[in-house]
Amino acid sequence: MIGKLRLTNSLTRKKEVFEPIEAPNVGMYVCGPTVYSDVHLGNVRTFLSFDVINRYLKFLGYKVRYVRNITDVGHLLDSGEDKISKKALLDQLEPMEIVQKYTNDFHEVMATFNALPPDIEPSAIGHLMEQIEMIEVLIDRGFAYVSNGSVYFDIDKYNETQEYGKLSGRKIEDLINQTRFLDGQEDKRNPLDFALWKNASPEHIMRWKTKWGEGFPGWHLECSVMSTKYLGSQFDIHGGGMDLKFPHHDCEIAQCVGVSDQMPAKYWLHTNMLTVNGQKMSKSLGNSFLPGQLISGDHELLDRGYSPMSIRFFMLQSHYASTLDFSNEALNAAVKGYTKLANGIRILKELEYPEAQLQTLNANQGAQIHKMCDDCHHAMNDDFNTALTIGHIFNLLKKVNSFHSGQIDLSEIDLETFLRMKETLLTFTEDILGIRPETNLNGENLLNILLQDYAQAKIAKDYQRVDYLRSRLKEEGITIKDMKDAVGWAYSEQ
RNA sequence: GGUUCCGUGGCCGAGUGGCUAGGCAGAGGUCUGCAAAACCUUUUACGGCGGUUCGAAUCCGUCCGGAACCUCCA
Repeated sequence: MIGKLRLTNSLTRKKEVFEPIEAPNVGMYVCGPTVYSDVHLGNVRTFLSFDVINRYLKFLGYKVRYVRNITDVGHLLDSGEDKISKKALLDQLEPMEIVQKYTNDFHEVMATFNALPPDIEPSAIGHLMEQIEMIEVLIDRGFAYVSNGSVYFDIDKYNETQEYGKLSGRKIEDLINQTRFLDGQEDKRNPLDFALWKNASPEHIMRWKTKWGEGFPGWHLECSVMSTKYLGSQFDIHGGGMDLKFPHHDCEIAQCVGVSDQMPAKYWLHTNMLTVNGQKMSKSLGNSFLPGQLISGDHELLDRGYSPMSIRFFMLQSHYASTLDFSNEALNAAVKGYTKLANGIRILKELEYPEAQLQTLNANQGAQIHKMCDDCHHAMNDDFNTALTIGHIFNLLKKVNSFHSGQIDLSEIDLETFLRMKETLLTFTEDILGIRPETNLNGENLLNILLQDYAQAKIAKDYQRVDYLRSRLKEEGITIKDMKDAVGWAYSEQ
């Protein structure tokens, strides 16, 4: 390992050296999507950021357990309706059909962008028993109270010994002054108290029986429950979008501390927002497009479609903690940059170290390459700086292209340097950044070019060529079929 | 109003005290049947003002401009 990994901890607001609680194990929990509609492009950015973080931690040799939840209940709208219930009523489907549909969609989208799946993907409904148990513990420990069939977290009680809002830097007095009036507020002792369990109104379709009444879990609870269950009451990294800092993550912390007296995560990482023309991309502002629309170009804000890897490359060209602004101009630049990268990697894979020594070793050349390889490690170690890493990758690629075109002879560097250059580039680009080749090569189109060639050879009575094409295609499982006025083909028997 | 963050060249975007980030675009060149690619060279920077320092895009103050969170969103 070269150097130490440092990351910006939102909890301390400082860049810290990463030291796992129990090396080589690393536990990472990331707040996943609420599956009530198509996955938002902002979610994609967040999950791609954590995909790279997951990949890099694994590359460093850590035994990572990456947990990312699926929220399938408890996430409410302003109106107090459950997001999933509402969509289910609207579409006249079972809530679980909604959940399944959008979970499938989510997985498909993430796979399109070459994100590795998490190691565990638990759902809230799948952990109702555990949620109820955690509520009981919080009641027993005096941090929660029952009120009209609901259970609320007691902020005043918590603050006697702890500090609610520590992560986001909120102060209780300020919060109280600004709290707006929400439905069900009259059941709370303090307007800041948040629901652990909510009594279901008669029309609410997602409901479960408990000793407090029929209801459903509060949104913040699931993450505390599932992170604790799979990663323990203390784990290494907790991640999510910046907009979850408050209240979601502060509530999560309160619940976990309320149960175990321990801060759940050692390091908190928050990804920044996507913007469009300088404004946050958000559903309510109507300035957002779906991942599918970005790929197809089917949106009024988009001049054209952009391939998934170009988009991934585009996102990784900024740091996860910075906002990233979308524009056609920036995306076009990314398409070109990605193409250059993909071509360089393709050339690199074909590049072989020569057997004949044509040049004497050039120590300077070798030193430069080793430095660039080191730079890649340092850049990723510096708070997963993918933008900087890509910069170094391009510098290495210049060498690769120069070797390829013969402007520098490969024998100017030694075999060890060559192998390191090759391995570093491939590992960082494909394994860590997760950028893979993307091609629209179409087998049938290529076949048709060959068949046209075949037809012309026939007309020219160039039977040597005709036989050659027929036998070569046969080897590829294609049988050429001469027809009266055309040339066709069929799959060969295998 | 409170909390937090940002302002880098034509565009995007790294960079927290001294060392050419990088990509796209522009200019010149090498190579080339044409074209493309690639490589080399090169132009344009750190919002304004003040301060700290031998030295600041980087630290401090201040002003201007923008954003996020405080309310569902990653």
